[in-house]
Amino acid sequence: MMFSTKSEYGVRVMVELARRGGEEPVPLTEIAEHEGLPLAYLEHLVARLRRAGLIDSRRGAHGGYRLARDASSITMAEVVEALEGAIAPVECISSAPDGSTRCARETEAEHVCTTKILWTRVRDSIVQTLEQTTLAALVPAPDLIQLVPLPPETPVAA
Amino acid sequence: MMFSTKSEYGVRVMVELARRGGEEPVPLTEIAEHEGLPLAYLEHLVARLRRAGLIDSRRGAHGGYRLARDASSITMAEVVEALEGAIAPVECISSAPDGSTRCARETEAEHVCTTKILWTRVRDSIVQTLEQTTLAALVPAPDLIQLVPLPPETPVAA
DNA sequence: TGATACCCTACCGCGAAGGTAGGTTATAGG
DNA sequence: CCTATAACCTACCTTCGCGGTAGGGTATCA
Repeated sequence: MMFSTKSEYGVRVMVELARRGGEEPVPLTEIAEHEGLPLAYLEHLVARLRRAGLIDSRRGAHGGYRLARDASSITMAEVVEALEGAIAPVECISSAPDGSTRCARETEAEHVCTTKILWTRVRDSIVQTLEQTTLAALVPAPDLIQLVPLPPETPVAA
Repeated sequence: MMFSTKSEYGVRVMVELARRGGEEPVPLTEIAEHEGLPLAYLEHLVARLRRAGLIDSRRGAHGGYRLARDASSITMAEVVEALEGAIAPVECISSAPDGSTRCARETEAEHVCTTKILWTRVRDSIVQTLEQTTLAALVPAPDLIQLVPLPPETPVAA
C-alpha cells in the first residue's frame, strides 16, 4: 500500500465537510458515525488538516469543523500532504527546498543515480494527479446527496 | 514512503544486469558489492524477479543472473509489480480480474464511493508512468559506464 | 571433489500504523 | 452559573510488515 488510511480516511472527512459545505460547523461525531470510522482516530487526522489551514474549527456546543476555503480551491495534493507528509515514492528520493529532486544515494558528485529518473517521473505524475483533482471534483451531485439523507436537525428524544 | 526498498533495490539490480547485458550471467555477489547492498536480502528480491520471468539464472560456478528479455522490452511496471505485488495506492482500492477498479467500501450497490475517483486516477497515473519507462531508459550511456569500471575478469589471488 | 553460487525455509528486531484512553479547555443554552 | 457538548492534547498500546540474518540444500563448473 502506498498511502496509509490517514489519506483514505482524511479525504473522506474532507469530502463530507464539502458535501455539507456551509457556515455551520459539522461535529466530528456525525462524520465518524456516517463513515463508520473511529472518532478518536479521526481526531488525530483532523488535527493535521487544521494545522495545515485546510479546515477551521469551533469548540464547544454546536461546534465542529468546516472548510477553511472553497472546495474548488482545495487540491488533493494539499490534503494528502497534510496527512502523510511530503510525497516521495521511495525513501531515497526527496524534494530539496529549492524544488529540485534529491537522491540519498547520490552522495559523491561523480556518482549518478541511474534509478533517480524513474522515481522522479513517478513522483511527478502522482503530484500532478493530486494537484489536478480538487475537493469539489469529489463531491457528488446534489441529486445523489438525496440518496444519503442528512441526519435530522433535532435528535430524537431517547 | 510509497514503494519499499524491495522496488528500490530490485530496480537497481535490474539496471545493473542491463548494464552488463550479455550472454554471460552475473553473480549476485558482484552486484551486492557494487551497490553496497546485503547479498542475503537481494537473493529474496531476485527470486521474485526470476519467478516473474524477468531474469533467468545459471547455478553453480560461473553462474549468476541475466535478463530474460531485451532491456527495451522490460517495463518498470513489470519489475515493480513482480517485487511489490499489485499496485494499489490505498488498501480499499484493488483491480478486479476483469481489469476494472474495485472499492472495498462499496459493498452495497446503492452506495457510491466518492473517493474512488481520486484513487483510481492516482493509480492509473502511476501505472502509466511505470509502463512508459523501460529498463533500457535507465541504463546510462556507454561513455558513462567508463566512469564506473567493471571488476577485473580474473580475481586477484588472495 | 572442492569451490562457487543459486535456491529455499525459517526466523528475528524494530518501527510505524492504527487505534485507545483520559484528561483539559472552550462554547452554547437553560 | 451550570451543564452538556465537542474540540484539543498527550500518552500509551498492539499488531504487522519491512528489512535483514541464518543455515541449510542443490546444481555446475574446473
